[in-house]
Amino acid sequence: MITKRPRGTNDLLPAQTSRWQWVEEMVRKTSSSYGYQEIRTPMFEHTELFERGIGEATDIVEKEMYTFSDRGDRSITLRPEGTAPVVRAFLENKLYAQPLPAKLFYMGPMFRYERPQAGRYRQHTQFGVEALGSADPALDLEMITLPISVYQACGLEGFSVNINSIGCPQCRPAYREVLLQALRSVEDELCGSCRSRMERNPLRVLDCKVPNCRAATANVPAMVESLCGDCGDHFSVLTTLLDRLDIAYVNNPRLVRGFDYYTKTVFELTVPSLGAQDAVGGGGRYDGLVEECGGPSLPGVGFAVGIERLLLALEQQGNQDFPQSRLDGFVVHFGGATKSEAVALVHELRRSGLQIEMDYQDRSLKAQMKAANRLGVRWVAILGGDEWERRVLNVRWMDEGSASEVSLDRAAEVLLRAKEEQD
RNA sequence: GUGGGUAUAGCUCAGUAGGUUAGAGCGCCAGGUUGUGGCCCUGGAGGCCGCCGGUUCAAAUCCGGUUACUCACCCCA
Repeated sequence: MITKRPRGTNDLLPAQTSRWQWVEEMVRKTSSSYGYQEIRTPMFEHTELFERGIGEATDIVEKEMYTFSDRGDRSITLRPEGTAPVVRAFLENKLYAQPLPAKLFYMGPMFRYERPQAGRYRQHTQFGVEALGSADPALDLEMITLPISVYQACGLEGFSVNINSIGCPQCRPAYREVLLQALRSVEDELCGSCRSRMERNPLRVLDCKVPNCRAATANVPAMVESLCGDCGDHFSVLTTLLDRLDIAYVNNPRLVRGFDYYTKTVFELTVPSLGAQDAVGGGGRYDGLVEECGGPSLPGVGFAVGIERLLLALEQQGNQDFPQSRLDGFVVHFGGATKSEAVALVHELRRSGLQIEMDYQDRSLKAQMKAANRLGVRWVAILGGDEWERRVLNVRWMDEGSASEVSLDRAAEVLLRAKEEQD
């Protein structure tokens, strides 16, 4: 059906776009105050970038990508996430030759072929930040404090911060063995999917939500206890910094993220009241990704925030902080001769900087007044034959219910001043 | 991909012992006031009862299938 949007997509109607624009403004302001600059990459990339970058064995690559062949027989994929494309652009444009770290942010649609549910869509919008070329834990810290600053700028309440470290290629294999051994001893208490996960990616068993699995794995050793010296130091510097800034967080040894490229720090920001899909932001460090993508051996760290989920949480909390735009005035005419005069007046008022609306259907005075009332204008200027002859406007101030006459020649000036006085 | 719920007017929803022209509130349009909004009153427009098939003299209502929406699983923003 041509009047039906594809599953998992959304139309943003005028009633919602002012809130969106306001959130986008908070995102841009906050990002630049942290020294990040916007980068815009294509909405599609060569499929290989995501296969290599995110990892062949991840859910995204295995079953969630919008992949198709273009007319030149190239395999193309609508981007399912933002980090790999940013890394690609960083390498292609040789940004590593400029002062490091490169501090970049992006905002735009991402695509994943999933069954939609509350807070999950096939096209959704992510705001993300990447810092490339430095291993400093102070940047890991920024990846947590920056989204928090965005939330606070938007007035979001009730979110919590979970952090963990999943080590690096030096220490993770050893932990994997330790974990696997511990899991084997409780294997028959685990659910079916956990048993199959054990061999492929035992870390995933840790974030299974099945109560029995959680109970069975309650006492398995945590990754943080097996970190190598470098990873351990990195993590403790980060937690020290978080404490120093009085950022409340939860050490969550079960936090494991679904992308292969993460190393060391991983974190998630959640709003529990959102329901099943409660992560409004998440990210981590990816010290091997740049090299994996064919670039120099440079570390990186980043995060992404789901704008739809943020908006969902704000609406749920009844947040009305965004500016509601209000039309200044409505020009009423009586059709016939006054119509063209009204059109000219509307044009002049708009050019003077006022937001003006009028009737386009030659409706009755009453209907026009009603329409103006619904639009919520400050005033209605009536231009009938009577007024036109006397070169005046009959201005009705809608909030007060009062009326006054304004000379037609000075209308723009007077109405503009009235607006400035009210603001 | 799997499971549950739902599908009647623009919106929110009534409407099953199957039975004339399928209803309400809100919204929209018009009139009540041939030049003054909100409140009130009156009238009007607007429905393939998701779609296909079956049962029946008769289906919005019962049965089967299908599609869409929705919530959840998996996983993620």
